[in-house]
Amino acid sequence: MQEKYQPADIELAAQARWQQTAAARAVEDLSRPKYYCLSMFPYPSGKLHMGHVRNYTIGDVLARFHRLRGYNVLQPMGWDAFGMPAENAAIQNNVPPAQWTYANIEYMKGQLQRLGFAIDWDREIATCKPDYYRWEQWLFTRLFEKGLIYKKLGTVNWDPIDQTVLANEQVIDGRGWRSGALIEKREIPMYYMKITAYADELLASLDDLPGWPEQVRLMQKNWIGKSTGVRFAFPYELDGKSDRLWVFTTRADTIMGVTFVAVAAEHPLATWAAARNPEIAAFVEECKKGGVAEADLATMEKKGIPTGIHVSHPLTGEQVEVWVGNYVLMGYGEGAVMAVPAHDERDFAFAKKYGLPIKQVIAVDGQEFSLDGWQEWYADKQNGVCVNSGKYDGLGYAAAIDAIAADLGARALGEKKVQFRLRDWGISRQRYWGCPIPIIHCADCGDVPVPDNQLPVVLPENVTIDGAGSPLAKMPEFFDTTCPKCGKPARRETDTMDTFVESSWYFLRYCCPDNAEAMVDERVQYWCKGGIDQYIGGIEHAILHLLYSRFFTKLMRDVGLIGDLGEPFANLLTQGMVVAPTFYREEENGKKQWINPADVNLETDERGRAVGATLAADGLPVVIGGTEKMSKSKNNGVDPQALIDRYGADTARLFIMFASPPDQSLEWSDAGVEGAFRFLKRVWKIVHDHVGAGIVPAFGAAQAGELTPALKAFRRQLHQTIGKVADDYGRRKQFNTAIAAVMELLNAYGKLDDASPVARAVRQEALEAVALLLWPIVPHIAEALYGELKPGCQVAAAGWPQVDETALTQDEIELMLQVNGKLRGSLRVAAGADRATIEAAALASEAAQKQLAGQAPKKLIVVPGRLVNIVA
RNA sequence: GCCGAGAUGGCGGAAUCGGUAGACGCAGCGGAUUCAAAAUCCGCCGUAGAAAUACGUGAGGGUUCGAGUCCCUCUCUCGGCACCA
Repeated sequence: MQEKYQPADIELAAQARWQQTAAARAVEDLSRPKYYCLSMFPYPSGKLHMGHVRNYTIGDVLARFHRLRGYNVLQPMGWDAFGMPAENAAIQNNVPPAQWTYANIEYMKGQLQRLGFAIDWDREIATCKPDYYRWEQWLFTRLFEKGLIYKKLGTVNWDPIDQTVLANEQVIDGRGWRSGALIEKREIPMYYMKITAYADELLASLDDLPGWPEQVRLMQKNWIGKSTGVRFAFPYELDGKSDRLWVFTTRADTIMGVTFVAVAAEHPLATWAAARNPEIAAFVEECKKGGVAEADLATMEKKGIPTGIHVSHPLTGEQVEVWVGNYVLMGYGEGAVMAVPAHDERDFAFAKKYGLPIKQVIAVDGQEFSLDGWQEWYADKQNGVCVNSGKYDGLGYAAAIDAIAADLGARALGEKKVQFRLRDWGISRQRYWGCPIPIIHCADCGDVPVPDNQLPVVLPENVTIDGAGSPLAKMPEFFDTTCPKCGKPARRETDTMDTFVESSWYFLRYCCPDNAEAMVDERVQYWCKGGIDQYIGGIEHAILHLLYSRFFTKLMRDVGLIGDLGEPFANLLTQGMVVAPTFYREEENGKKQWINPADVNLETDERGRAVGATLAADGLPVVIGGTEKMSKSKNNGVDPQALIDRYGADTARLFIMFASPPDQSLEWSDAGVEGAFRFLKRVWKIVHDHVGAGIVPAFGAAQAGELTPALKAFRRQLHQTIGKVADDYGRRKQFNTAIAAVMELLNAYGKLDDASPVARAVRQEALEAVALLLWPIVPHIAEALYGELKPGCQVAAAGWPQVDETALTQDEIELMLQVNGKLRGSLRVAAGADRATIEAAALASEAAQKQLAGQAPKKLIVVPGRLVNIVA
């Protein structure tokens, strides 16, 4: 055995061995339980970042652990290969997006292999390849025919200088990121997926996902936002014609307090008013400025203008003025809202700003409303009752709504309605690098889906991109076609699909990536039965990606593709971000120049506190910024490649798993990496020393009589550790504590001072177990060590070590002794001692005598196996 | 603005069901080894205090024999907000 731990040699040898033996190949096998371990596939951005390393290490640990536990494990990998960055890179470097993407995939695949992940590369998928996206197009045509995909107007960010649609990310402070132009909202026709048709099921089946974090289920529930309210109308007359202005509210109990109505700038009433009043027209124009992101709309200053149009209150007939409000969204609900300033915080602020009437119609404990400032109780549903509301006075929230809805119904002006916050999913993108939408526009036949025998609609890969609109719309060879129905000349759709579409079903395709005849086949039934066993990815995907994937699974189920599989992911682990300290220098113009942590020396005081930092290159001070998510903009990223090159994959994997639990953010620390490397060197040395003295058969039951108390205690710790690590890997998914437990075990091993044959056998037993316990996290070194301890034996064949129950028994246990809840000592009692014995021992103890000072205790609390508390 | 999380020594974190706060690691300090250094090994390491002890888990209140853990109020930080992926 090599004396020194040399990670590079061990790791490359292990990886070559795994490749030769196809160690990670997954084959359907009904004789064993399956374990489908899925990590979110990466966008091929160039090279792996620490977040990827973390994500895939977690997946690999779970995959390998289940492998040892006897499961038939599938761990696939692929590439979420369509998307905007490829187009940006194309503009910047003049490389076609396809070429850039494929080069990145090749490089990043090499990095994943160098990290030693047990991935079945035979199932690799890249979503930008026609053999993948053709099935997406095929499904699109089916859904289009079923009416689950339809066309309507949608609002986008329009850059008037570059003459192009921008993503929300490309709009910074209301301006285009490249042109600097003020962004406008523009309505264009787009295809939508009818996710709202599945809103109820998406909500209800959240309850069938006990393996998901509660916070994710809650976020999805709130996102879907099911509410029961009342949809009702304000009748009005305009240009001599009668019409109705519809609104929706969850607070119909406050309807008697309506003092105005607000409509969106795109609402027909706003358009009518704008055509007759230049001031209103100017305001409507102003509302079109700025982007469409909801966070911006929700935080901007609320503004409005009166239209002069009045509508009738549906119950009182009172005239109520219609305002145009910049905070009312045309795409949500009816594009109009009733305003009750007394009982809605936003309406309250708006009414005060414009001097509109405020009428109290709800009171809690008879309290009078005041105009000084908003009080929480003004909107209290639980305790409020109607006042100043005529026949509704005295009614509570639910009763008032029932009565009001009934009266509205009697006049045919409204009814109760279930409403969702969830909106249909707009999937059209005016971009090149995406899956072409398989529709042909015919002047006579309308929108015609591309027939199966003409699929896939292949995206041309050799294009030049100039940043002004999609190149597809400038390529007649792409869009000139004939109508599949009537044969006349027609135009092919040039929009592509949202890349969330590709990532909504890739996990099903992994089961059968080689099927050229169908989107999916029966192998999905094997691997996905009961749901994918574990899904791992960033918490930032808690809503959109995970909701769309759930939706797609239900869609595909209803198209008859995947049996009765309704939920794709049985268990979900959302990992935290990888963060690192930031450093910067302020330039003369006030701009911050960010400096990479690798180029900075930290100065600490005698206690280790950071007191300052200098740039290594010039020795001059730099400012210590906050700890933030690793990013290009803050230049605080640590390149995993440098880490692997220096310490090897095992150290990188170990540090990342040890530094924090997977669902919390992970703070990068170079010193911590050094510590992880030191631990592996120590393990290597311990095994080296043991093997050097001669390997022996592991401890067996026949030797039980020879155990000293120290060896007995050590074996107890060993078998406790085996149990704990299994629990941490399998149930808790808390890998940092599993590693800590193994560290503790090896600390105890180091304190064993015994060279007897039985001690050697116990050491052998412990080290064999340690190699297996560590294998999921650091597979390369673990296999090398196991091979030294048991020549000719394979970790994968060994399986997870057995807990020896007899090693766990104890004759005597220690209880803590509290007086008035404060720790005052401890008691040693026989393991099976009864309550009376424990109480007597507690009262007899020195600590108890001292604290009680002769007084009788008021109460004695005994928690079996844990403590005695004497209440004096 | 709305929805969801989080806050524990100098640092990352542990405490799994309300029961010994600070496991494990990093940094630091002291020692051994060394011509010396690196590496390695051993010891110390929340704050105050000589000690007994007191205080201590973002802030303020509460429940309990007992609270990092449960409840209420607040502060700050982070994730998401439908075209970043």
